[in-house]
Amino acid sequence: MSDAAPKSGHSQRESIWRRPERGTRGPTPAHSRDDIVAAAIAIADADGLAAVSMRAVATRLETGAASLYRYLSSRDDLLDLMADRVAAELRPYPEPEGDWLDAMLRMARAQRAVHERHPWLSELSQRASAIGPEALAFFDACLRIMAPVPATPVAKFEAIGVMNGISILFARKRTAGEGFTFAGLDVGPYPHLVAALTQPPAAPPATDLFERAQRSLLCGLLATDPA
Amino acid sequence: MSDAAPKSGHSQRESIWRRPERGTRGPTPAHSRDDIVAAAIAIADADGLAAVSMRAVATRLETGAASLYRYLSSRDDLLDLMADRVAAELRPYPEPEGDWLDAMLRMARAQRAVHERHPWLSELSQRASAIGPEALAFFDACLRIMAPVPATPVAKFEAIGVMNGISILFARKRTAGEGFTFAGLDVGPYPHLVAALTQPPAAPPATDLFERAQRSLLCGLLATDPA
DNA sequence: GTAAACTGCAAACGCCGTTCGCAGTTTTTG
DNA sequence: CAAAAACTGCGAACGGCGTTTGCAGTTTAC
Repeated sequence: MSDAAPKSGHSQRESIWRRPERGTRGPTPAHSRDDIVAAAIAIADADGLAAVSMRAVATRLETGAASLYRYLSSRDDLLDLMADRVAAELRPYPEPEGDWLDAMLRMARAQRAVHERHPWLSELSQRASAIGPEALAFFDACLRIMAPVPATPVAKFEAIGVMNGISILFARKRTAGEGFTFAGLDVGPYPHLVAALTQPPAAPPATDLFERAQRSLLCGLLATDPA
Repeated sequence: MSDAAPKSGHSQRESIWRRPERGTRGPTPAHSRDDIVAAAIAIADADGLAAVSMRAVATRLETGAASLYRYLSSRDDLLDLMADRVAAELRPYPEPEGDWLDAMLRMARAQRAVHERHPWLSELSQRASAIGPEALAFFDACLRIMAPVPATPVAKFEAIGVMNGISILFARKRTAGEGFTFAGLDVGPYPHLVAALTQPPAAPPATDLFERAQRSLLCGLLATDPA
């Protein structure tokens, strides 16, 4: 019962980023949060997010699963840390020189690249979880770029959210290969579908489809229209 | 060992929609796929997708978990069936009368409504899984609407995918309440962030933000530009 | 020197998806 | 009609999961 309750009795669980990595007493730990998060990311990159079990991470670090709970308080914490760590790959942020739209497009490209490098990241994006320091820096960088845009902060946050969504959308299209199979289903009653499917696949579409989508959305969402 | 192996030794698992619901012999089953899927959807609507365990679904149907495997071959099958079943709520499809863009916007609105009714649906959208008959009908309806648009089938499929993504994005914003908390993080070094956060929340943005986003994206993606 | 705070970790708990085996039911076959 | 085949319902069990507990050993604080 030595290390049971924290002093301040906040009912809501203390955010992982607030808690110190370790105290001042006791033997020096064999691992660190960073080690653990790096191991978890390596597993996720290789075998997907489902393969990131506490036991698997512990095994990769040659320790026991229970030991991880000396560094993290839950698997959700680990996922939060993973998301925040790969968010650091967005750095260095584009400088807001010249057109803000160009800078935001560079940011969007970087986002898509991160999502293509770590396909599991999009699965994390849809859990409502605590926001980390890297996400904080990312938001600030976006707001800095959009500083010259005459729109409300709310609109800018929404624009960031939509940009993120579009980046995920396009990243998934590339990683997942978009391979739906209409396997074994009767497409007979759907004439438009069979017409589209029998058409030759044609050349890949314009390369800047991603840029065009981002551009039109960002401009559209941030346009100041008379209410 | 009576009901072990199917006759045709396909290595890839037979799609759930191909398999007949039941054979001709034996007692009449106490349930049906539809019962099970309805129960699962009710649980997901109430308590989220994570609460949809085989045991929970079985309990709701007052039976044992193992009994469900007489109707489904896995939980993934159940999830596929759930997704396809709520996709039926998109009906009746908008008629392609008048402007194709208006019809697609009606479709997008219907999608967003479905995602708001069933917030768990977006979690299913990102698993690469077998496509069902309702999804088939949905694709056909979209292609029918976009028939007058001079674009390649590939571009149209991508437009459908992006429309779907945007619908999810906006639906999530409404259901999740967008409540990130920057709780307990030091926002000191991020001046643009604090400036944006200290600003009064202001009025909710233009109501047709969703429509504008969809419109600009659909038009942008389907624009025939000289390659 | 002793107490407090810490680390590592095996064992266990309660969930989960899934499989097995068996008793009972209905249909087909001969 | 009887026997075989195909089916249903489902308790029990298997292995894996996240997490908790308890304890032996280690380091620091006083």
